Amino acid sequence: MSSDNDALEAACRSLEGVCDDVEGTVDALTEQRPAEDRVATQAAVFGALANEHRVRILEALRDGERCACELQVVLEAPQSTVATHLRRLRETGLIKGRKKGKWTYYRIADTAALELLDIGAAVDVPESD
Amino acid sequence: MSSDNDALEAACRSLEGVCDDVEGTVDALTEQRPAEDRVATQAAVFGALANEHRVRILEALRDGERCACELQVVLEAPQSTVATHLRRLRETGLIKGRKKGKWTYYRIADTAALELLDIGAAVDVPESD
DNA sequence: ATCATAAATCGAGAAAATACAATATGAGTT
DNA sequence: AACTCATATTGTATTTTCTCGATTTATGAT
Repeated sequence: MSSDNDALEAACRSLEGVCDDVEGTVDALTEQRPAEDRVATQAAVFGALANEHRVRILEALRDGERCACELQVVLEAPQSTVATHLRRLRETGLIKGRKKGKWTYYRIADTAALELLDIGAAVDVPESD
Repeated sequence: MSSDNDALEAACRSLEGVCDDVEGTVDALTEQRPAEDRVATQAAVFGALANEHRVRILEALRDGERCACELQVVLEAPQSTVATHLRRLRETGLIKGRKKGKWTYYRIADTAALELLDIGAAVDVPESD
């Protein structure tokens, strides 16, 4: 009830200088607020993609399935590290594993992953200065 | 040169059980490896999206610009917290700020951000069990 | 059953991201 | 000038993620 609300009240006060109908604006902002689970899903998916190793895994799965040991070669990383990233992608529903004997073959589970990779790659990120 | 290479060699050895032409497979994997800067861009973009606050900010900017104080109302978070997230999105090139007097109005800089949000929201993330 | 191998999981230290109070900056106002 | 207000930045405590050796599990071979 203290600083958190103080900050919100201050923000609402400054709204007065921005729009004539503060209440209306707040209502509009509140109305178009996305559903909780939508935002949670989005953050989870992007979190799964927010790592170079995991991006490389998905890119390697573009044209078909690969077994875990192949992905280990792609990443040039220790086995447990690769397995950890594979799990994260699996748990987010972006890839699927198929067990065949001693080997596990992974493939893209949702082609949305590849769309995301392409769109994300096309963003013009300003160089850090 | 020790454990890192040991792990890689082990992975390559296990490849022998997967394909007949190990060298060829490794070459193929190496060739289709995406460029460094592509992966870096992708990870940076998805990192910027990998946060519920930042997702909410972008969703709020869908139908036009909003000033920082409006976004503060949307997030129900302290001013410095909101400013920090705005900076991250700005530095990644996803939003742009326009200063007008005391206020700063933010807008989507790259509509790819909205595409990403929509595609990401449609992914079926299995519930954590 | 024993052994070898591929992959998953565990656990702990290191690194990165986040929250947010405090402070600084910069523009308008008096 | 001094003051007020909106926003940006800084500093630091906290939380989350990442890494990877060690261990376990699962499968096939001898």
